[in-house]
Amino acid sequence: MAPPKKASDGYHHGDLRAALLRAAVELIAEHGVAKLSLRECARHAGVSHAAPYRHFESKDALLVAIAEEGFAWLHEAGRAAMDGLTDPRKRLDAYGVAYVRFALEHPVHHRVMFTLQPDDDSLTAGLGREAFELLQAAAVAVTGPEVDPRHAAVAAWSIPHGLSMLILDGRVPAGLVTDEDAAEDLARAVLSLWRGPLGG
Amino acid sequence: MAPPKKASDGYHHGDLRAALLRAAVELIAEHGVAKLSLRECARHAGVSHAAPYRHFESKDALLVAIAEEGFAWLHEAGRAAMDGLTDPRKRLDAYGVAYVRFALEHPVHHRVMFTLQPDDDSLTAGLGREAFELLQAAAVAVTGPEVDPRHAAVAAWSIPHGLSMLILDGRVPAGLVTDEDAAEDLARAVLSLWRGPLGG
DNA sequence: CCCAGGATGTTGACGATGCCAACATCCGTG
DNA sequence: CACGGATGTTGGCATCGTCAACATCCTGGG
Repeated sequence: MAPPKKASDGYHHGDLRAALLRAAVELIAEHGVAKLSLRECARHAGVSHAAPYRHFESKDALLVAIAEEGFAWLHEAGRAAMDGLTDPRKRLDAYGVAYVRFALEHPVHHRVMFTLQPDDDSLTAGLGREAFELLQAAAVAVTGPEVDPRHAAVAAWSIPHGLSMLILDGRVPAGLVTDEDAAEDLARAVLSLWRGPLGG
Repeated sequence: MAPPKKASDGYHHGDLRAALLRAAVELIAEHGVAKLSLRECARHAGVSHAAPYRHFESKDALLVAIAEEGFAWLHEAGRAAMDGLTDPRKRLDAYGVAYVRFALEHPVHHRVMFTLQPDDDSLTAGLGREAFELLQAAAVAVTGPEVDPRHAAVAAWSIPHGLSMLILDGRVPAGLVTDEDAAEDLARAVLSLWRGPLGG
């Protein structure tokens, strides 16, 4: 049927699409998304400079594919983190912590997900809707029905999203985020600050 | 001395640096930072394709200059917003609201500020330190001295930063942010949600 | 079994870009 | 008033995104 990995025969690659995505992520991690070049992805995958066009309409489409992958992973991470929890507040916190951890584990994906310009509107629209709806449900479960669900979702999203962005941009004092576990701790600390001295 | 604007004489431009910055911001607003081209900036400013190099070492340097300008404006906006307020919590909220308003008023600057890749570390380091320190002081004034100031600052920053990013990326349901004033209202709503149902 | 057509890769080309070097023009200062 | 530095210009190079034409390989219908 559709074995994701066919054998390479020297002419056909076997799984170029996945190889290109891997190469792109690696190159972005090294030189930043701005300097990503399709031709270098092709080189890394060992194919000619035009081969990528058999799998992606354009360079932007490649980036959109990375974003799609990232949103799927994020959705899954959020789902898994809340799995088994019943207390609405604990569920929401778990989502937030998982969000930050995801950003740390897949910094390139996270960056690409939220770097795509509105140019790509047609491609971008509805990208990550699942993840958003999951979060919105978790938030509404906490705020109750008298709060505008969109407000609830945006509020709940802001903290983990802002924190992730700040970490990835290196704006959080070094030493506070030595690894993913430290980032989780930081996320918990931030949330509890808003439940404690900053909130109330 | 240094009149920022000399007269244009047909050969020399008069104020090319500022004109290039303006053109860059305009072009980024139109086509996204990814497709910004120095040569098109030059065309917009009415000079030849290599003229920009008399004012910016590289394309990245142009972007860094935009970021610097943005951080200066942000710092000033935060300062002005807190001006005259004495209650620590009100000051912090005012900063947050001003932050979101700034992002809406200068979306390109905001995006460039937080899009620069760690490549530019040497250029980026300490960029926006002033704005960060102002926020940290405002946050510590709320949390009190027994809270790690870095935690306080990051927590206080996360909400307006996350909210701004979500808005600029178009991830906030349309209609919730029709203009800058609506964005301010949304910012206040988000903050009060964290003080109300989401917090405590 | 085989061969025709689609899927996948390759080569070559075009225009645009970032950046550099060599040259031109103009301003202010000795 | 001449001359040196600041500012612009022209031309060139390597690279890039993309397209068209061509090559290779796999697969399914006879």
